[in-house]
Amino acid sequence: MVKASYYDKNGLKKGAWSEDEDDKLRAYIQRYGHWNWGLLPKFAGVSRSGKSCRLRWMNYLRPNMKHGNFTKQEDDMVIDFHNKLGNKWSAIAANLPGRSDNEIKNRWNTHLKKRVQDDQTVSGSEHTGTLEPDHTNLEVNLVNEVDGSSHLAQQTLDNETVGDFWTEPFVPEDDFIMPCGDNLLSPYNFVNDFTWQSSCQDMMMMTDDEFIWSTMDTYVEDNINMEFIMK
DNA sequence: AATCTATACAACCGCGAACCG
DNA sequence: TCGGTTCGCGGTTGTATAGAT
Repeated sequence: MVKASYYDKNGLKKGAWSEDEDDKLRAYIQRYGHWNWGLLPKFAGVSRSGKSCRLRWMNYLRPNMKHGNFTKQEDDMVIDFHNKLGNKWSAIAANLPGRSDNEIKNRWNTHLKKRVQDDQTVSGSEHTGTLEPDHTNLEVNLVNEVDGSSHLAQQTLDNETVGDFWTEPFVPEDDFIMPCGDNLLSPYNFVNDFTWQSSCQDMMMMTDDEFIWSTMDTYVEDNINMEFIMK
């Protein structure tokens, strides 16, 4: 069902992800966060583009992601939000915990679009924009398809959907310990690993401290113990 | 059993927005 | 302000699988 894997002319792997690649990417991001998608593949030890890594993480590997069939309630929510937002898949996904924008888009294109069209054929639709979502942080352009009038409505997310793990900066645990001798490349390991030099010469021009502070800036929070990256 | 067709969905691609020096 | 880089979004594609013939 997925594209067979292959290597492009730049030596980057494309197509289906292997279990091993998933493990590497998951382990790296869970430990260090995704501080730079462009560089992350080398750190994590996968021969993928940053874009590919980001997509894999966002759509599949993130914890708490649901996979498999949508519930009736989820389908209804997708339809409701699509009525209001159109093809704003990321906005719709923000209101369906555990579902990615890609998954919702696929769901709409393969199931729900036809279902809605069939329903409209049977009952006829008068207008859209009358259903109220539970919560949304978006400006919703409500369009009455009968008379063409429209107005903007704005609602805000509640505390349950704001500030979840994925929108917060990565913050390591207080007792976080830089691993030694495992197969993960930390940013600090990277600074001292000249095998990467050819592809990251600009970065290697920096001192260790400059590099660390520029790449680890998402770690810089009041309660972070930075000792683990300082010798 | 073999072949064809439709469906589902993971992954890719291109583009615009945001960010940064 | 500008140009380069990175990120995120939405449309599209490729292919495994299921069902039909």
